Order: sequence, then C-alpha cells, then structure tokens
Amino acid sequence: MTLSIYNTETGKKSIFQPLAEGQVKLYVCGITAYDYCHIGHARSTLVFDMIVRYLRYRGYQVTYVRNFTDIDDKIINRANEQHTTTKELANKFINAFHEDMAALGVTPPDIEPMATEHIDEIISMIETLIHNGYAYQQGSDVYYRVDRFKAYGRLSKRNIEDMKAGARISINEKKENPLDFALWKGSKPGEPSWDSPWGQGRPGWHIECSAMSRKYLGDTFDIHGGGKDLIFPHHENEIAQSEGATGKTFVKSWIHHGFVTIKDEKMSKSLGNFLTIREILKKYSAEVLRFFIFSSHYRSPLDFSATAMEQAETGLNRLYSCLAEIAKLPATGDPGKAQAAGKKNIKKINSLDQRFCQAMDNDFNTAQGLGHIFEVIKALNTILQSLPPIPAQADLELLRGAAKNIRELAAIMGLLSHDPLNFIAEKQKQILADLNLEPGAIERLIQQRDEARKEKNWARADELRNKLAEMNIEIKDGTEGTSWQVKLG
RNA sequence: GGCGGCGUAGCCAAGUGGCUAAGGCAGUGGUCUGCAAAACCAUUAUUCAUCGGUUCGACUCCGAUCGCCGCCUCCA
Repeated sequence: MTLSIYNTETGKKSIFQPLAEGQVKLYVCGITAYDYCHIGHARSTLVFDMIVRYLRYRGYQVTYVRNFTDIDDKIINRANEQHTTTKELANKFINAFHEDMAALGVTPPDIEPMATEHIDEIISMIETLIHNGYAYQQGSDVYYRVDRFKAYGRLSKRNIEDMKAGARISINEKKENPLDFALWKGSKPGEPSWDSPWGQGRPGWHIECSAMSRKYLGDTFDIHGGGKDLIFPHHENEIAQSEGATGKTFVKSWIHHGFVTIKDEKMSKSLGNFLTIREILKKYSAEVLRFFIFSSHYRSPLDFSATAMEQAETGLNRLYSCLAEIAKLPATGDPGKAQAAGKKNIKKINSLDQRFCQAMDNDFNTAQGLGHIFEVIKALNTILQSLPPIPAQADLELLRGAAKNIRELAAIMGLLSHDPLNFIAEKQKQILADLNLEPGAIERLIQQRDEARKEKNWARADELRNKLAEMNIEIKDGTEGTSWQVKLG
C-alpha cells in the first residue's frame, strides 16, 4: 500500500516518498497571536493533527514543526489599542491557543518556534539574500527582488505580469517593483525592534517561516502545510526566500486545506461571522467538532451550521452506542456454540484495516474512512441483534476485537477516545444536570409505570412514559426489565 | 480583469474510465413490543449542473455554457 498526497504545486496526487527513508519532516504555518482562535484555525490544527497521527500510524518517524508569529503589524496595532506590549499580547494568545488545543486533544508539535526568538537566523538569511542579489536595502527596509527569482509564481500559478495588471497592490516608492515584499521593516519610534545591519527594525511576515523551517528541518524538507489562503503570497514568498538563499528545492510536497465557511462565506473578522473555538466547545464536545471536520475531505470547503453539528453528534453517538453494547457483553461465552455472525459480516469486519488505510492512503480521505467504519458498525449491530443469551465465544471475540480495532483507527482522527460506557454515562449525567433532573426521581416514575404495566393498566403506563419523554428520558422495555437513558444529542 | 476550485438523493458527503454511484442525517414500510423507544431489515439518484467531444465504455478525461466559492490586501 502506498500513500498518495495531493501536492498544490503540481496540482496532482502523487505517491509520497520521503527524502529520508521512514522519516517525514513537516512544517505547518501556525497562527498570528493577536486574538482568540476560530474554528477555521481548529480545522487547520485538526487536519494536520490527523495527518501526523496517520503518518505515525503508518510507521513514519515524523518531525512536526508549527510556528507562532509573535511580531507583526496586527499584533502591534492590537497591543497599542489594549495599552499593552506586543510580547504580553502575543503570550496571552499563545497561552489561549494552547488551552484550545488541549481542549481539542491536539497532539502538540515537536517544535513550536516563535519569530522573535529567531531574529539571528532571520537576519542571517536576509544577508545571504542580499549577497545573492535577491534582496536590496532601501533606507532601513530590506525588500525581496521578485523579478530576480525566475520561478516566482510557481506555487500559486500566476505570473508577475498578470499580477501587476491586477493593480490591487499599493504603490510603495521604495520598491523597485510593486510586487517586491518586505524582508525587514525599519521601525518607527516606540515600536518593538531589534538591532540589524540595516538599523532598528523587525522581520517581515514571510521570512520567519523560511528561517525557522531551515533551522529545524533543513534546506529541503518533505511537507509544508497551511490553509489555502496562505498559498499566495505567503508560501510563494517563502519559496522565493528559501530557494534564493539555499539554491535548493525548498519543499517536496505542499498541502493546503480548505476553509470553514458560514452560510457558504469564508469566516473573517471583517464579515463578523467567525466563531471561536471556545464558543464552539461550550456547545459541542471536541469529538463532535472532530467528527464534523473529518466527515468531509480536508481540501473541500466546509460549511459550519448548527444542523451539521447536530448531525455529527448523532453520528458519533451511534458509534459510541454500538461500542457500549459490546462492552456490556458477558466476559465469557459458550466455546462450543456455532457463531451467530454471518460470513459476509465477518469478512467486512476483518477487512476494515485494509479498507480504512486504502481510504487514508488516498490523500487522507477521512470521509471515506469514516464510511468504512460505519459499515462495520452496521455489521456489528446486526450480530449484536442476533446474539443468544449465552453467546458463542467466537462471536464475543469477534465483537471485542472489532471494537478495539475501530477505536484504534478512529484514534487517528482523535475520535472514540473515551471509554464507551463512561462516555454514555458521563453524557447522560451532564444532560441530567443541565435539565435539573434527579436519577432517583426518574427511577421512581419508572417503577410506578412498571406496576401499572403489571396490572395491564396501559393508559396509566403510557401517561407515565409520556411524562418521562417530556423530560427527555427514553424508556427501553427489555426482557430484564425497563432501562432508561437520556435522549442524546 | 488574471488565476484556482466546486456543482453527486430532502440535507451532508465519498467516488484513483469498466463490477450493485460508499457512508451519515432525515423520511417511509416491516421485525421486536401491550403500544412505544432503541437496534435491525427493506426502501429513497436508470442518474452525477447543462450541452457537446474523446473512448468499445465517463460521475471520473477534453471543450463550451450556466451557477456558486476562494485567492490576487491581513487571513487557517
């Protein structure tokens, strides 16, 4: 089995071959720390979390670097507005980011470098670029000479002439070409600044990623990722900087994920239609958000809505319910009894690994992978349904093995991480608390209903059941008495 | 204007030229039940925006048209 990845640069899927056998070096552009993160950021971190987990599952040794931009214009402006320093502001939101990531259960990257801690590397790279003729100084600024880099536009598939015609670029007298971008910006009085050969200033936005990825991953590395909006100019400029400085290919494969939209529009601060991760997590669990995100392909746009989240929650509950039923099975069965499971279902269950990996190998197709998991859930439910009171030992082993397998595969997406019985119990406890209900009171009502049922007083029994239903309590009459649960979702 | 992408059932969504177009949610009929609920079974796209072309064969490749979205300015 071979892993294929869609590479933005070639516009095609191709077989993934790491530079060093068994090792993957991955750099992902992280956040600019000036505000709370929204669910678009959540998608980004969750998608790469899944990619890293899958690569590791496949046996690769992954070095995962994700940076923080902790100095730029937005941070400076926001710090001024809030009468604080850029450092304090950035730290505040980096901490908030870490809290959000912990709440989402995201595996931390191996290295989380910050721009302001790599000023030396940045300056040194700019000096190399000046030396190589790719950059020029104007006063206390340094700009990248876009015309000089022949491959400029390679990633975003545009050419310099077309972009000039676009004419949405502000004319800056200091630049040789309006498309040239800043590597170093001279600072105004009162702004945070560092010493440099060109005077007091700070790095441009793009250079930090070139300098830091080089430091931690080398001149050439396997995968560079981010949101689609970073393709131009950010990643295009990174290529120009890194390749201008090293003369080597910067990145083998570019991965860009799609946006989260609301009512089919990209979330953005100017439209005021963004939701922060913490707002979402007040209403939905991390796994519901993960389920929602992974039920479509990472490159597709994803439209956020309450309906979509509720559907995700229902789907996730279905997975947990099946696993909980399996967990409730007796410890041992009858070793001599014939299996209740049919051949077709056994085959479906046993081929899950293979089919799941086939889906994931096809450019991390989590939606298809989830589909395969649901097919197996259906097979498991069918078997559970046909199980006699004392089941065959072979069936018990099959069901438990499948449940374990499903949880291992789901873990690649960070799903089904809770103990199924606990999950259901915790959830019910929480909903009960939200509804202000006492389990004791419910059980008393059920007992009253059972008495009515024994007397075949159906009118009274139904009345009590309706009363419970109004309280969001579902009743299940089984052979061993009546069980109840809170209506999930 | 330049460039990139998308359009598959009521909704969400997968689909790497050829086997019955996955899966989820919702709906309908049935099994179970005193009636229900849950679960299960069955059912819901002769068709993949439209029109052409390539091919023995296309949802899948090519072209055109319509509609939607994104990037070209900070953006995950």
